Amino acid sequence: MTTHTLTNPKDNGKSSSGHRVSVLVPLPFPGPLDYLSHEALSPGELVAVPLGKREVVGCVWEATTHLPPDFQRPVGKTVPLSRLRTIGHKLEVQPLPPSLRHFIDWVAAYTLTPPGLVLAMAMRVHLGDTPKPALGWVRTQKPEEKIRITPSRRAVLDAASHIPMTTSDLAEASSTSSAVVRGLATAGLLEQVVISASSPFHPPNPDYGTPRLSEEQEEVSKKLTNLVEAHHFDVLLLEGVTGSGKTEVYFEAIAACLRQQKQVLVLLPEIALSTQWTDRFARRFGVEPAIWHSDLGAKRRRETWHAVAKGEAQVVVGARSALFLPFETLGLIIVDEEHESAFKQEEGVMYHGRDMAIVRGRLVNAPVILVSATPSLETLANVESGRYQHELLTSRHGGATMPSVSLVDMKENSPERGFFLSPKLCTAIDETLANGEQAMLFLNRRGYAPLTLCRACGYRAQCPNCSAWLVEHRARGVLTCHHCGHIERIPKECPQCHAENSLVPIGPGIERITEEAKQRFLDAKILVMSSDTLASPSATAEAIRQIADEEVNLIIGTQIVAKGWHFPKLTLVGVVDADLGLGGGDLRAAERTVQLLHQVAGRAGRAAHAGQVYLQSYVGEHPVMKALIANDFQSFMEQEAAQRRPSFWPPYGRLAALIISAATAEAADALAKEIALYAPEREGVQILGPAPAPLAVLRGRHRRRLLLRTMRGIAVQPILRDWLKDIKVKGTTKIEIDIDPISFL
DNA sequence: AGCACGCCGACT
DNA sequence: GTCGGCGTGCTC
Repeated sequence: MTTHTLTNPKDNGKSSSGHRVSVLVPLPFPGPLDYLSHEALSPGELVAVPLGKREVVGCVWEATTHLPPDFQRPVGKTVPLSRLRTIGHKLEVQPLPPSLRHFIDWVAAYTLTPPGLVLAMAMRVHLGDTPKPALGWVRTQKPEEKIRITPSRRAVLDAASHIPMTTSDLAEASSTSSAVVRGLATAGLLEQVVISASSPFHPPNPDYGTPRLSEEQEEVSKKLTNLVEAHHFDVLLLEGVTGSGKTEVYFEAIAACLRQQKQVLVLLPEIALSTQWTDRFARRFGVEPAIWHSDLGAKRRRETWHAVAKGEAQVVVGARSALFLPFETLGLIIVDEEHESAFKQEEGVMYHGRDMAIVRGRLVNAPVILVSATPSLETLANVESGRYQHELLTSRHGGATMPSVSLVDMKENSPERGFFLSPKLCTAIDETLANGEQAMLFLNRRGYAPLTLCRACGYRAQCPNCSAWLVEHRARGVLTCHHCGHIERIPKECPQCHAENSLVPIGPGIERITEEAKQRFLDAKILVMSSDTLASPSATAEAIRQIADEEVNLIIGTQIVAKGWHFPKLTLVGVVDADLGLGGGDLRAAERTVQLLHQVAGRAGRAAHAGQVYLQSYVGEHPVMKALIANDFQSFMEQEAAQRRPSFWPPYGRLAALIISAATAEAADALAKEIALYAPEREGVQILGPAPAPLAVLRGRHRRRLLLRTMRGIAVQPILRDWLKDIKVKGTTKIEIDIDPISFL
């Protein structure tokens, strides 16, 4: 029970009797606030409440008894009845469903974030009352003879019919003004009716496009269908090599879910780039799915939110934030490219979209399908322990074979001084282009050069706000910081020794590779794909079209090209610097590099022609290169597991990061030391640090880092809560907690 | 997150 | 003498 009837004789006239109601507001309070209400309110209802001088919208909340004991946060002191304020009005919108409220509590407790901030993600819509239904005019039965029919009136009556039209539409259709329409209404020839709110979300038809599945795909899709029809929580990993048609297979699970009249949520790591995905969806189901991501327009956002709440939007494809939509009857969650680190939110509420998708599935009792060609070690460990089911697609669709991957040893095959493409790779590109096929160069680094150095005095262009080099973007004539956005013109002389023409670019970025390619492949039609050149979805769609129509034959791209694109004429992929992701001491550096390069390699040879991949590397003996060349992902992951298991690195232990940031290095050090002083000492719990964070200065703030590592059975949340409860942070100094950190910045 | 209160520098 | 800088603290 959330509300208790009570009487309250001394209440300053605010209220004489009513219910105590808990309301969670989208602000960083430790828990819900109590209010008085004259009417009984049910959990989930959205209400406007007074807060200080203003009014905010919150959600009626219940006690969070459903959380595991480890997660329960200490309850604050109860405000005496006499000091409670009265709830404003109730909003005429769909209440937040119980499963969403439980999910919000769960995420808040797990990530150690105030629940109000998690609620804020679920309410990131302009939640006025439901929009008023539009009114339209229809012709009545009343005969025309009764009134004078002017030419304008004639035109309006001809335009009107039994289909309601709004005043402005009708006026426009008859080239008159709204006054004429109103005049006819007064005369009784038109009457106003509610225009049936036509939802922009048409129901997908599970039987629209008949899938042509191979025997293997058919078999696996049966398994997924069974999973959906079992109507209970379960997790299944759908693993399949790039080009094996995983999407088509899980579309059948979506179809099965639609036949059960339940909603489906599909999470993609980079929703903005998914026109190819929605096109495929439309070919299979006859309509576009509802789309959800952070830069959706306000109107569309609101429509979508309400359509999801009312169950009109049956399939939603979105970024991780779509997890917080108010699904009424969620029957299936799919996480495509589950290994992608883009699922991890790194600021605000720091949660992992894939992991929280599984929690969401458990709380609505719906199955979750994780999809990847290169599953994360976390997921593989869960498969191994039997917690997740596992289905495998082994062959490429349409008889295409996996590309052959070979190493270009850069020590033996070094490019000319100041260049980055080896003779071997250049020859391969020449041949490919001569054969009328497409080639791709991949380098995961934007800009012209990652470092600008003065040859005379050794000065290095550094960001004033971050401990990072400034990256030259020659096309724009600037040096910029990729961490904080700091930007300055490329100086004409060295800022330190004032020597002229002494600044030299060190290392390649994609712009520099493009310059080299233009010089080296004179007849190539080059297309550059990076977040700098593909700022909008339409620009991306245009680039994809140019590739499909073979208007270009040499694609040069960053990470963006690794997404699940289908380029049928692409037969050669050159990885300019395969070693790039391996530095930095990141726990998952090797795993991530294998996943990324495997994904990039998968772009080659998807149709009839076999693909070739060249990896330019200085460390050919590295397990990452060996795994890619042998196409032996499994033994690589086994090695990774063997490295992490003994010292309880994830997924064989739990990790939490404490990031201390302050205005000065001294303040950051002082707080870090203090925290370290109170560090818990317990069997199975280990503290690493404090150490300067890899980006010791970020956006002008000095950062220190501690890691908490525990054995798998020990939850980090109660330890952290206990550890930090007496530590006071003052001023602008901050402690941020990242549970299950992915990035080690 | 807002919004107020509060205590020190450059203006009428 | 006041306007206003943003540090600190509170909101059921």
